[in-house]
Amino acid sequence: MPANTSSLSTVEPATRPRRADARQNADALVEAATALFAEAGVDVPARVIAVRAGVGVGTLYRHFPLRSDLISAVFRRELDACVAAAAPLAAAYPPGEALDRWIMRYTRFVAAKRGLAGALHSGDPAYEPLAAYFSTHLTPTLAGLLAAARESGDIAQDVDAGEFLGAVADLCHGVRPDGAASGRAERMVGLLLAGLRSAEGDG
Amino acid sequence: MPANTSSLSTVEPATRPRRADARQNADALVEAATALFAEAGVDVPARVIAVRAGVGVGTLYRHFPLRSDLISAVFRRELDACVAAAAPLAAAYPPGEALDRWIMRYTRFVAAKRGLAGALHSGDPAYEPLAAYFSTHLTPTLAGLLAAARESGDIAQDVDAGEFLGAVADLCHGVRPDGAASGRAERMVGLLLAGLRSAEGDG
Amino acid sequence: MPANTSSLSTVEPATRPRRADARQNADALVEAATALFAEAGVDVPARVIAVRAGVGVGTLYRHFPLRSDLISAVFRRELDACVAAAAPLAAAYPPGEALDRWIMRYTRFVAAKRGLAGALHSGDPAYEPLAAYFSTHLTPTLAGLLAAARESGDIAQDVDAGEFLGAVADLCHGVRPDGAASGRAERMVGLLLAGLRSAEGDG
Amino acid sequence: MPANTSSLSTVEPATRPRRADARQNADALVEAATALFAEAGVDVPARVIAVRAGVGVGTLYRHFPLRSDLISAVFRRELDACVAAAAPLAAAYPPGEALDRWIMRYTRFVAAKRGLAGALHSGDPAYEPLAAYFSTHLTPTLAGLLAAARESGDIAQDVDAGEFLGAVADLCHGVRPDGAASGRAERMVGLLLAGLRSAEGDG
DNA sequence: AATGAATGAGGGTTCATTCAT
DNA sequence: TATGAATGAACCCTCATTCAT
Repeated sequence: MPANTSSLSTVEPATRPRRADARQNADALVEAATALFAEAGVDVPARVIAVRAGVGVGTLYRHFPLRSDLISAVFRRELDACVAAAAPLAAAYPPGEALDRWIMRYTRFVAAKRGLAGALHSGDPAYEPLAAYFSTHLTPTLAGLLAAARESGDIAQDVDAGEFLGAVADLCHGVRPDGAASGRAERMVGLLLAGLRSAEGDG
Repeated sequence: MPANTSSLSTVEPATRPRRADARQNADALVEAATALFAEAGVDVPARVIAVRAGVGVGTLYRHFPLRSDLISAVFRRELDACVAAAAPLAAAYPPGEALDRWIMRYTRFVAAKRGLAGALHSGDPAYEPLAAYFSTHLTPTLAGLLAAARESGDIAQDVDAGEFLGAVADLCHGVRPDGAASGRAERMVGLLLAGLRSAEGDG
Repeated sequence: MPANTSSLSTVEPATRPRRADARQNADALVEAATALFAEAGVDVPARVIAVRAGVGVGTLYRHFPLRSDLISAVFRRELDACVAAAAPLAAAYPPGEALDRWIMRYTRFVAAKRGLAGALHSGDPAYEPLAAYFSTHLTPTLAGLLAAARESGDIAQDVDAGEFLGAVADLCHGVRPDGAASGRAERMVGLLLAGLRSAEGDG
Repeated sequence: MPANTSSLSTVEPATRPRRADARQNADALVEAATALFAEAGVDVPARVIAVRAGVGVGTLYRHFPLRSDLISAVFRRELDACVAAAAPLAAAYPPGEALDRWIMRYTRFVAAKRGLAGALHSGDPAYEPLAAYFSTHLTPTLAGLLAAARESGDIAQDVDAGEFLGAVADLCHGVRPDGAASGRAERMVGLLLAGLRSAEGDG
């Protein structure tokens, strides 16, 4: 902790000397990883990410000792935004529509993050923290929306929130960074939602 | 053990036996690959497959110069069986039920083939022939079933057969060789089918 | 926490305090290194030592630019204590017993310093200063004890003091921090001493 | 197993087509490793060994999947020769002298194999097989010689064969490939042997 | 003087693919 | 034709060491 007991009438900038650089590097890494995950999947080599971020491999490992740390950093923020979007939707729309809208928002997010679905199902223990994050954050969010929609009678089917999230993620699996196949994903998710509303169960 | 120890005074056979051996090796490789894809995914090392088949790696490459060739060989047979199952079902059941039953059969097949979905969407050009096989064989089959079901009014939604097949494959993505998550896949496919039957489109 | 918040109107002190801090850090580093060398050997990473000492790596390198500097600092103190123990022993016991007791004290010291022997013989030029320290301090000490014991007739063999010290150090090579194999080392050193007393030379 | 059912009136040479190459590589690797272990210690990088042997790293790993496999290959032969030397010595000399001669032979062997002692005490599990080999082969050999010498009264002290072997190995620790310090090792081992013959235990 | 972030060489290991036999 | 040995690129990860703050 390099002291900083000085004048401090300064607004903010003067603080954290080296720290700022470090943060910038971490950000650059997340950014590079985000782009590369989208371009080439989550399995892109660490060195490639480092180079793209303009730092050495060592720096990558300093900031993200575990590969899952980087994955998390890449997805967490948007995942949080996704969670946060639920309440406003629930307040503004009837349960059924709130559900639809939220799922579509989630769909677009996952579709934009190529490799997310793959990481979730890879079985590689490195990605477990990410899966756990889903369980603890996204699943309860969807569960709430589903419960409300059931109560209101907007949906007839009962479905497990975790399963449903996973299914949507899977349906986004083939979406390319250029957005190709994105329409397909949304159409199929729409079918899933329609199935939820329908009175009859599966055949 | 491709033995070939005789001086074989026969006229033609001298060639045939060898061919037979080659065929046997190819079969052994397909069988080994089938088992290993299910056990460990499509990414299992070539050497492992060769060892399991009881042949050298060189032999594997001779028969399947491209990895996708082996993949195709592995799936083709069952894919064909799947296609062949459509006609009997269409003859025995009303269009809607035939569709449901066929999709469920396809679901179980894909779920059993760990890695199939991954291969289809990997983006690796090596797997394109496999995707092409889907387009030329499975898609028309499903298209037929879908058309019949629409005509009979069993399903209300219109859907692209290729997209639907891909969606089902994706939903099987997380299924493990031990069958774990298999229930999930079937439930989600059921939802998809229910969506097909429902009168309203997506929200 | 190297504070230095004064405008230092004082004449000299302004320098001293800093020195004191520096000294404290150096001491902390030596202490940390001592503990870690014993726990994990001399090859423990620099960063680990720095962390244990509660300072940054940079500080470690400032005080001990060469790894051997730290090694030396770690062992020097105890080496000095070892040297200092010779005189009292020589005064209190007959030459032969003084020799035995001193060697055993040295043995226990080396055995407790895992990695010392390794460092001495590593061949890495970085450790030469340490070897030099042995030559200039310990060797003469033992030489004195040996000479006295020969004169008194307590030992029959002639032996080079430096060689003998090295041999004892080597015999402690396998001793673990938990003391395992320590008995072995002492038994073998005992044999060496017995060999010294025996009338006949080697076979 | 490439058949080899042919004429075979040949002496030996024609056999093992590729196998010969493979064997040559394995030999080259052992030779390179032997040299490099002596020059730079057992910790030389695998890649360096491979280059020196004129093969790719992959080849090294093919022949010696575990580092300990290579170590073993390097030392085993001479270790065996050492063991084999015991019987003739025991037959040709009185127990005490046989012991001395065998130990000196062993000393010269270990001294010539720089890094052997280090490997034995490294604690690295990779070297355990080597240590085990010592226990099962060399230790019993020495135990026999020691027992005979005790019975004949040639030695007075009792000593654990394993400990003694370890001690001798340790004493060879500092010997350089150029033979420097070799005299020292032999002198110290001589002292150890003298200690064995002496009537009194350690002080 | 202290800090700790950054660097990047370096070592281990795997595996797709080629090719001599 | 089958074999499996050889190759070497590619990855992962660790650490000694430097240097801006």
